[in-house]
Amino acid sequence: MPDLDTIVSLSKRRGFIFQSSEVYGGLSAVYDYGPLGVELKRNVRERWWRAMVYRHDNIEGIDAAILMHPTVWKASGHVDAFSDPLIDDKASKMRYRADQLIEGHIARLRKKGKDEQADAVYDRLVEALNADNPSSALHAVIMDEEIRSPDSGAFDWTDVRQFNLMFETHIGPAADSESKVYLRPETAQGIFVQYQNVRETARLQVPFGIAQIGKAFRNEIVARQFVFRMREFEQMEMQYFVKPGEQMPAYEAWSEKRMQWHLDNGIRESKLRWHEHEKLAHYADAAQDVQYEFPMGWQEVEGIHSRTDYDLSRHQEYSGKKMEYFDPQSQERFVPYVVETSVGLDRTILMILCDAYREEEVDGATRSVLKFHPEIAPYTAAVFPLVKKEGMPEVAHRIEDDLRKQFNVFYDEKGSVGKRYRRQDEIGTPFCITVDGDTLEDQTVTIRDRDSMEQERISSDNVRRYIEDRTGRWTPET
RNA sequence: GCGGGAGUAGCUCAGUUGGUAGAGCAUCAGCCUUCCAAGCUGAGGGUCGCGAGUUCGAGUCUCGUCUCCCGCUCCA
Repeated sequence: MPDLDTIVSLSKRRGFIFQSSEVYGGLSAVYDYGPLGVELKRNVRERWWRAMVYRHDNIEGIDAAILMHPTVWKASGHVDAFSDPLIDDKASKMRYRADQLIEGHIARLRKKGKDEQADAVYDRLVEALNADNPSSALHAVIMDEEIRSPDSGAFDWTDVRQFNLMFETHIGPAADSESKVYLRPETAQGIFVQYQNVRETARLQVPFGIAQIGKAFRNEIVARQFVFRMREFEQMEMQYFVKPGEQMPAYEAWSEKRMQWHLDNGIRESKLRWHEHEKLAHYADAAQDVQYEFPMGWQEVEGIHSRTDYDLSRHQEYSGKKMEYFDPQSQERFVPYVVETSVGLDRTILMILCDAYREEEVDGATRSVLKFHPEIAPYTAAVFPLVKKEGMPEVAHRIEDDLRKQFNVFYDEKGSVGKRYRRQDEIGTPFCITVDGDTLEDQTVTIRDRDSMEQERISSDNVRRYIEDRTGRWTPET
């Protein structure tokens, strides 16, 4: 298991991922993909789209805008619930969520048998959360109840500040509340508000799914761990619409399919696990995460959520438009239930980088190698002339041109051939084709395997077929 | 955001009590090389994160700021 610094350093050195706006000192928790990173990302994105949209006749894709009508986020609950009321203990410099402090206080009161007082504080908490100015209302409760800091015991609080995780911007010249819009904090709502249009135009019947890949934005208080938690990130989501009551079988089936997708990408099974949510979000009746064992521990990569009819019902309520579905078979009318699969593309990239990275001892030297699935690797093949004379470069270029019809290919004639192999190992190129003296005689080349470092001599006409064949049979090392 | 640590060439780092920067690897050019890195010659590349201050003079001291790492916290 490499440490995160190794991955960060390799990513920059070889052109996978750079920090955003680096020449200006960087922008916190925002990253750019370089030449290799963009290929890796495109390949993963493509695999997801194929697995979800092309492999299922009842799933269609959309590409919704990042900016949406502001009421979308009121209906979804993000305006109210996607913000945290924060308060700091000046004595210990510790930060708390004001509402959780009060909840803790209520729990202590109940423990002491003071249920009556606890009920009263609870009522005030609910009232404060729904007040026009929740910050000052929550602060007042803490002051009145003289709630002390759990760690320092001090009663020395800052004001309560609302921290909303949604980025705001404005449409038009006036930067007032009327013109305020948000950068979407998740892609799901774009699917929900368009679900009737998609269903009608694509002539879909329940159960069916809508898939989307796109950017989302969250103004995280703490965004760290490289591309694991970014302020601008990419999600790959599919919302599956089912008849109410039929959500659990769909939830189980999609959980299984989604885990298999990660395995099909070559992720080692021992590094993946399910994590079931103990505390469900307000909209969900079941939820679990695919977790991967990153260098910094087990962390979520994908969430499978049974979201009930919460989102569609809310949009029906706020928009006044029918979100119901008429089932021609049963002649029933209902608001569908939704099962969501939502995977972070950037997290998946980080997972793939971490999982593929190996350091191996070869003849007393260390070989760094990225053992990507061949279909995910930025370059599928590299072509080398053994030496750059005797016409070998010309022959190598012809093979390169042929392979380029199908694959992303790297040509290199600089330095010793061993050095070139190692360079390709480090960026995860699965196949290296070398033109040598024999090639000029009998049109055969050597093709070298990244993982085993073994070579085979094959006819130069068979290179494409060989790569296809080997790619199809590739399995990860455990 | 708070506390602690860090920020010198693409990467990993060295820079002694303040006197205007070095190494290895990497990159590029040429030579040599007929299958698994570290051969030879040469070159490019840093105003030492950024800004200000103290000083005759600052990578080296002071302050501010940005970024990264660890902890707290949070992850719909």
